[in-house]
Amino acid sequence: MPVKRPVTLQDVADLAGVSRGAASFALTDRTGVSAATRERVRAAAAELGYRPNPTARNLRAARTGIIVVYLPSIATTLGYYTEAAFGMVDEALEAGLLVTLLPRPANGRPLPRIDADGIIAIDPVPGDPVLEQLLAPGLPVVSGEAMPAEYRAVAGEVRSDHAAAARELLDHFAEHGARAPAIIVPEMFSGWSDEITQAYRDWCAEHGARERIEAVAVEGLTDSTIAATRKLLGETDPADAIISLTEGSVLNVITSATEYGRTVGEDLLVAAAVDSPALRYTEPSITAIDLHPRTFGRECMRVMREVLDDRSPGEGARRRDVPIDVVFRDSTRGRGRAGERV
Amino acid sequence: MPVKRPVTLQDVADLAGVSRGAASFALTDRTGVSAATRERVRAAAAELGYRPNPTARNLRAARTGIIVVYLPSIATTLGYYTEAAFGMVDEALEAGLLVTLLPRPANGRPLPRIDADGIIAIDPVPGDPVLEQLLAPGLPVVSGEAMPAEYRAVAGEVRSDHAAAARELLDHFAEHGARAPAIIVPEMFSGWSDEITQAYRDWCAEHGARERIEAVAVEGLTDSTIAATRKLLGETDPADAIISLTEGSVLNVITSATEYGRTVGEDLLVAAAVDSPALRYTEPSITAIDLHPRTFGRECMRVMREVLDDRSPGEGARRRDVPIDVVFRDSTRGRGRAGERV
DNA sequence: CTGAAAGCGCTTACAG
DNA sequence: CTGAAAGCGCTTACAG
Repeated sequence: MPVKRPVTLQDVADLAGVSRGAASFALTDRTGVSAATRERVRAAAAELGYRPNPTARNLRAARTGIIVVYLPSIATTLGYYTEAAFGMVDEALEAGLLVTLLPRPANGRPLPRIDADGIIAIDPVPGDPVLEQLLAPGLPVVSGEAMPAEYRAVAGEVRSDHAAAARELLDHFAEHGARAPAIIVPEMFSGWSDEITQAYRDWCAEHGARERIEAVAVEGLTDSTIAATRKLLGETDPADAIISLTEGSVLNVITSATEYGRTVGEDLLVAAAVDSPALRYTEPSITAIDLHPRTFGRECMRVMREVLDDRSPGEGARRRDVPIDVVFRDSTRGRGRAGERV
Repeated sequence: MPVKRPVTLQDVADLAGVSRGAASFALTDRTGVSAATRERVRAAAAELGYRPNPTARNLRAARTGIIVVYLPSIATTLGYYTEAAFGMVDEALEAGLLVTLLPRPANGRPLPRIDADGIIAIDPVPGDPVLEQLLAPGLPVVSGEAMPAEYRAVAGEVRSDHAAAARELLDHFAEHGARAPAIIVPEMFSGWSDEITQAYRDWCAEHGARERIEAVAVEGLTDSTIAATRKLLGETDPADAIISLTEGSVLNVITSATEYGRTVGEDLLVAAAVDSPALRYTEPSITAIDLHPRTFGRECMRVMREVLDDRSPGEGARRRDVPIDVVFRDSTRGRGRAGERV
């Protein structure tokens, strides 16, 4: 079997009977070549199945074609981040870009130096030394969720309106008979959980409800969540609705609710702040906020592309909003009312 | 702030007072340059902080520096695969290689053509059309777990001895008083679950135990697992030990066991075939097989590096075994015996 | 409107 | 043992 040498620009130029330069101009839609020639070159390229060599292109343009994606360290446990990463890869492939996932380096070790054209940081948190190193070289940065103020300005930012979704959930609780909503939040800071917590506080203030906030440890999440649930349900004037922010652990809320004789979906409404496939199949199915992680990832990469293509750096950062929505299921049906189903 | 032009080989050569070629030879430890010169060049490179430009190198060598990693479609839900991907990235970065995660293309759409130097396919299954397309160009392939026979031969294969781990678990069950072990396996074929199922069958045959195998759907995993558990515990001559293969759903086994008045870790032993952080923190903590996914991923990439570096393609495929081990926890302690703890 | 030439940063045959 | 030169595949000033 003959090894088929990849088709080069020279091959196309030869077949079209023009110079390499002319072929390049024709193919990149650059002015300075007649319509007839352009057509001939295009036909030749199509016939030979020509695809420009990205390595050569990058060398010429002093680019790498690589985008570093920096994920939180808990990424390996959370389906959300994997989905988001796949969204970024989807979009990157279409643009001829490559994605490099940056694993957290073993503690203290310096980052392996990576040449890249840009950095996408998802859920950046303050005081992250890795992030600091990463941002130092001055590459363009796009952040998924807000970049903490202590770091330098971003070229782009993709966000979702978590506060609005949280309010929608709380209103829904109220409509379905709940008077004492609570939230269980991860101890660890993140812009995302912070935003929801704040929205919850505001809602409580507006509705004259007592704040019921329980922080849980990410290590030992199960036990921690169970303890939090017990606390919320065991006290006098107990919670009658719970939003659990930590992915997965909402299942523990369901389990421990039974101990207190509560029936989820009737006298205890429960919702998760992050949807995941499992929540559709539990008994009862669990209401959750669908964050559309794949779309979110894709949008981050799209903004990065725009930033990279932008010849006029302009002033402000590019901002983009990814819509999210609450998926209502049985766990918030409420007592004796027809539940919305999805 | 002056934009610092990256240091090139020419800069190093100039500082060392030699030609570019000589500098290249010195830096790549190639014979044909005096020890003195080599030292001078090295010093110059160190002083300037020279790092070869991978793009130029790749262009020269007609490589891309890219490895495509193909993961199963359920990858986004399973922490295992994300960990494995990070392991591959760890190793790749050290070798100056880049990893591209290949997302499943929207149904039917052709793969975006990706130039790459090699392909790593994790848990390949028979009859996968994407895999077929991916293998068509003839790039070197390394598989994580066995490549089904219908596909072309691999250049490397990384595996673990799942059968041995399963036997260890079953022996452990027996030592701790279980007489009727069962397994819950995913419906979907995979070499991994197949290997464990076979080991289980063999063990049953050797020990004169009745086979208790329940298949569960991946869609609707929770309900499906609960139903399977009920079946195993509700029948006459019920199971007294269960291995759950599906990541995460072992928690459903625990939950439903309570319905039948069983106490996990005492009169019902339970273990997961894939460890995950949550299993350490449940009550009781759950025995599981630690697959060392990060090491597994790293090893896949290491084999790929060897394959790529190999000038003499040789005959057989490179095979590598990644050790796995059973982590004993409270869920298999058994009645009235001191449990091993981890 | 088009062609010939230079150059991105590297490696490697080829002369000296 | 070392230097000068060619070339990987592309793009883009620069002449014609």
